[in-house]
Amino acid sequence: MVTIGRLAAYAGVTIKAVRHYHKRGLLSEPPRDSSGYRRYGAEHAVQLVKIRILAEAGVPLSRIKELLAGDPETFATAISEIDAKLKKQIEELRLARERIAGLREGDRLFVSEEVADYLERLAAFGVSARTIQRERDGWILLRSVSPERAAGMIADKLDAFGDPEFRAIYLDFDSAFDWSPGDPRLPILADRARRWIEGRRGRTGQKSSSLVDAGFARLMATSYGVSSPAWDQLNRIARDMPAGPHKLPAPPSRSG
Amino acid sequence: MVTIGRLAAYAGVTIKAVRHYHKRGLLSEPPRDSSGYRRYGAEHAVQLVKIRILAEAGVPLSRIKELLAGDPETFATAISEIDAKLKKQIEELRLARERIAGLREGDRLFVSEEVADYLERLAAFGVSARTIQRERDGWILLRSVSPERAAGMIADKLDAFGDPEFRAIYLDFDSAFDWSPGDPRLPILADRARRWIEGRRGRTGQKSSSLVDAGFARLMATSYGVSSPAWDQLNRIARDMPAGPHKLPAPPSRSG
DNA sequence: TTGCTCCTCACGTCACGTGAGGTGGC
DNA sequence: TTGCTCCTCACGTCACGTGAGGTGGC
Repeated sequence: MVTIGRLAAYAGVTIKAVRHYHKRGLLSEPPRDSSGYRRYGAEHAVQLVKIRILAEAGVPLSRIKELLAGDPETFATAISEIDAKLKKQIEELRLARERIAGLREGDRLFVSEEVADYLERLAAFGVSARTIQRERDGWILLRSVSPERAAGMIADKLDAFGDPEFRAIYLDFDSAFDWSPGDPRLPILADRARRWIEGRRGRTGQKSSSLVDAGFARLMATSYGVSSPAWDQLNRIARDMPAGPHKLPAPPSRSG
Repeated sequence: MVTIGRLAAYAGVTIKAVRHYHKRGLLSEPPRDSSGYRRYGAEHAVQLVKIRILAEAGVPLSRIKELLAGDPETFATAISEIDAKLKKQIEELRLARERIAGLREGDRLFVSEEVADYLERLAAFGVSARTIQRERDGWILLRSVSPERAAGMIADKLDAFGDPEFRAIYLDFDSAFDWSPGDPRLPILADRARRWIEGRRGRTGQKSSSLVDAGFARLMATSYGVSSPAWDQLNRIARDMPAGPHKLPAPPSRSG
């Protein structure tokens, strides 16, 4: 006939936990001695160890109560289910470990594999850190709006990057961010981009690709709300060109 | 500039969780649109993914807040600690799986290895299920009172069981539970037990062993509060024997 | 007498979940 | 107009933990 402290120590739980199990009706109340202290027997110790094992396996106390009251067959079935859940949990924790390891590395976590590879290629080509950051943010936003469109667009983009002319234009757009809006190179760049887009349309037979629809610099500028006077000017030149692939959508508000 | 629903879906959390992170100061409040809706940018998506990864690794939100605000060095150190904790947790879940598997088997969970083996030997010797149950309960209680004494006593008991005479006496005690208190075999059994105990004392040179101190049937009877008229009579006979190893402690109350 | 164990409320904590009651865009 | 998404309180949940204020045995 042991006290609550000894019982708790034996089972490896706290005294508060034992009292909590009484309150919840999981563990039967033992008789009291003359001072009102609870006095436990071996049957309580057995029950408490069972409760602890199930509780540590993450079984809700309400479920434990049911299980202890139910028949052995139901109990055995439940044990299998609990085991399966534990297995799953272990798997999830393993994944959690991998992901927090990824937090060290950083950026690869927030974009798809393809986008991460793409951003690395941009860096290798000498694209500015500022533009790479903007690309990354754009892809993150785009994926949050539509993962499917993002997947399609990145495939398109990677394909275009196979073309040295596209790479050259891209690098010029990158530099153009800092140009003055009156820079004579702007109309030349705009025309070069237009010709490339038309040529690509002919080659791929596509009615419209994501690159043609909007132009990536534009997507970046409008979706993330960052632009420069020179880029704005580039957009204006594009808008004023003869009809064709240059029918850009109305610019979203720059408020965000 | 995406809504709370899109952001939550992208990061794989609930809308309620996002709002909770705002309230707790983990995630900065984005600007509102004209309807008062929150409008998020890529930086929020990045933050939210970080928060989710840390939260799923079991890091308290208050700690996550600290980490996101702190310097990268502290962050890297914390990541290592978190990883160590996860590793530990996985190990604990693996143990939990083993233990709930043990719940199927049953009794071995609640007593030590030695006691479990001992109880199996009792069954093999033909000891009644009733007495085995009582032994088990006694060992559980004893271990909850004093694990060291329980370990010493089981070693002593296993040693005694190596002696065929002890086994014979034990089996007689077992049967005696149902005898009438006036049964003529009782004094004979008491005397046989006395002689065995004295002989053992001579052989082992021990001043007093746990078996001599109390006698196991007595421990069972008094600690678990179960006895029979014949066992009570056996105790009375032992008490009336000449001084020596038979000085038994005063019987605890039978109230429990 | 001091220290330790026990007792019973009652409220706190942690990370959200669950409505209630309402508004705004398609 | 209906359905969907968003908004802000306020309270609930789960498994205890944390005192507060007190008693009882060595």
